Amino acid sequence: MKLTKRQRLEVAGWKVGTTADFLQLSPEEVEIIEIRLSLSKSLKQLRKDKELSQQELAKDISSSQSRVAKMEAGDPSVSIDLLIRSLLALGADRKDIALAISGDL
Amino acid sequence: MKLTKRQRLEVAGWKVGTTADFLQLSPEEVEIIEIRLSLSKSLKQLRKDKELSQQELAKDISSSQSRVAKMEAGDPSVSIDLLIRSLLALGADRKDIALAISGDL
DNA sequence: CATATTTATGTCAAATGTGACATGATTAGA
DNA sequence: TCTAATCATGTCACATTTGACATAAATATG
Repeated sequence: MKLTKRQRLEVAGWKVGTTADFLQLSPEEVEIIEIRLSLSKSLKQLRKDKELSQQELAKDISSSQSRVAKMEAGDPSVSIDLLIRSLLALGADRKDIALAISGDL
Repeated sequence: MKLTKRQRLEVAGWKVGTTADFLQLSPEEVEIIEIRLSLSKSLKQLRKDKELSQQELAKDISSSQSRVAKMEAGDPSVSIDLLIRSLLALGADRKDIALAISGDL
């Protein structure tokens, strides 16, 4: 079962789609959001693979559980920088990150 | 002519290499720097391909010439977010960005 | 060579991102 | 069910990033 871009964005609480123009998102803004979401997904996946709690990951990257939750939720308040730094801390390399960014897993 | 990682970092003024440990950079920090540099290179390349001055690009992305210069120099004061947003504004897509990040052109 | 255009570098106030905390919601195990 | 662990969400002081400005250095153009 493969979700459309719209569905994926809606799932993440972005309400794009039927209300796409309502939010007035430029194509570039949409791409940024999608990149953030892709990285979020990878982060959550990698953390679970390593069987870490958000709390434990937070400690590893000297952050907090709440920020990890926001990262994984693709919250607009988290930068792509932080997502990338977290992925690297979990052992991902540039190729992994590039793969995540290139999208659609 | 292919530069080594060390040379590429030195060119960008990071003085890693012979003084690698002097700067006490963790592998993750080095990767982040390399990612920033890769994106910088892509940005400069793409801007030149489009025959735009830094001033003109700055206007397109509602920024300033000085910040564009810093972006292209891989200055530590610029976020990966900004680099990615600028690349998108120049017409790059996620694949292009992923390619740049995956490194060694 | 002038001098005009472009690019580099330093600084700073305003904007944005961050960790930490509190606390609510969800899930897991008895 | 209880209840303990994990995850989600809101808030805020503090930190980092940002556009803008000034100005120097480099590069083109005559």
